[in-house]
Amino acid sequence: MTDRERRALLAWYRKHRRDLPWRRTRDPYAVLLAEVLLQQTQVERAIPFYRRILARFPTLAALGEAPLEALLELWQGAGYYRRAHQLHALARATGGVLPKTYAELRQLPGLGPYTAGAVASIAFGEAVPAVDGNARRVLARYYGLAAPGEAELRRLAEALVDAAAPGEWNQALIELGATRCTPKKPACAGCPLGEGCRGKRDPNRFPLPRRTRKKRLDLFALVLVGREGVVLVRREGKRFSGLYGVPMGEDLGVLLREYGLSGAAFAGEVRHGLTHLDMRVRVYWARVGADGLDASSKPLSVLDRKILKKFEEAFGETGALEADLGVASASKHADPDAKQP
DNA sequence: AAAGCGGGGGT
DNA sequence: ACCCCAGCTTT
Repeated sequence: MTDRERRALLAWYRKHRRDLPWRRTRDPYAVLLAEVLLQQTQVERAIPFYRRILARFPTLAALGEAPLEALLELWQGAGYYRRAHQLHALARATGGVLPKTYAELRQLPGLGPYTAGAVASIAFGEAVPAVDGNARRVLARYYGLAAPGEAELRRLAEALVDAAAPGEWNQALIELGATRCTPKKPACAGCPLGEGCRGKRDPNRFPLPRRTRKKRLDLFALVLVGREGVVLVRREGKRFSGLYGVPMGEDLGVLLREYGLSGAAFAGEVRHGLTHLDMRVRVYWARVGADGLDASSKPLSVLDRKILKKFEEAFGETGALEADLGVASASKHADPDAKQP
């Protein structure tokens, strides 16, 4: 890439950059929060989470002093909940003060090559690259690389970083990928990198799509209706870790025995697609003697919200009592007429 | 190098 | 249905 092209891209960025909330601050904590939220999450989706979390926890120290569950409460629906665990651990490990170099940032939980580079360059002005999916695509196209490796991209990006404005440069590369050099139908006309781009004639070849295979997972969920709400368990392990949800498993018999039940009523089926998984959950419900919990007071995954909504629909159709089961806020209450098409 | 991890949007 | 998203961690 020529100096002239680099200057053109930087100038283009300064003129056309989107006005995003985290671009109005130089607070390293705010930059970090934004970058973590943006991991595999689209800008438009990250914005409301960014605002709410920053409003509730204005400083990293404040975040570290709060219980993890308070952060998870705000992280509900954002996905990749490990990010919340790691950010919370980071807040505690650093004592609320972020280190200022890429090498140190890279050691913190949840900060990989991209995020550490983004924070180091944007918040601290260190001349290190930050190659995300956008920058990867821009570089792959410009240099005509069908399947670039991480190391190769990093070498290229290191050589390009603008020493005087590393944060703006990294964001310029990203912004171009996000708004013009898009995966499909890139707007090559008027691209600041027009001349030397080798992918211009056939952008779809650079880079080649990454293959993903999806597995199907069949599960059973048990909505146990107690006196004051439904039985919720805290999910441990890898999936939805730290969030609450209804008992769920691959074997309905095992699930029923766990709660001493001989049977349960079928409420319906819920589908939940993840990147690597197609979940199909058959929802059953039963009354139990336990108290249960108010589902609106706990962080739940979107899957569990869907399950509770499905239960409500089935429960409503039985014409049973309208006692407050504590799941009311688990889904939007449709207006009564909505049921009759 | 590959798999696993959420959820939603675009085509 | 498939691909992608301002990726990271573990195997």
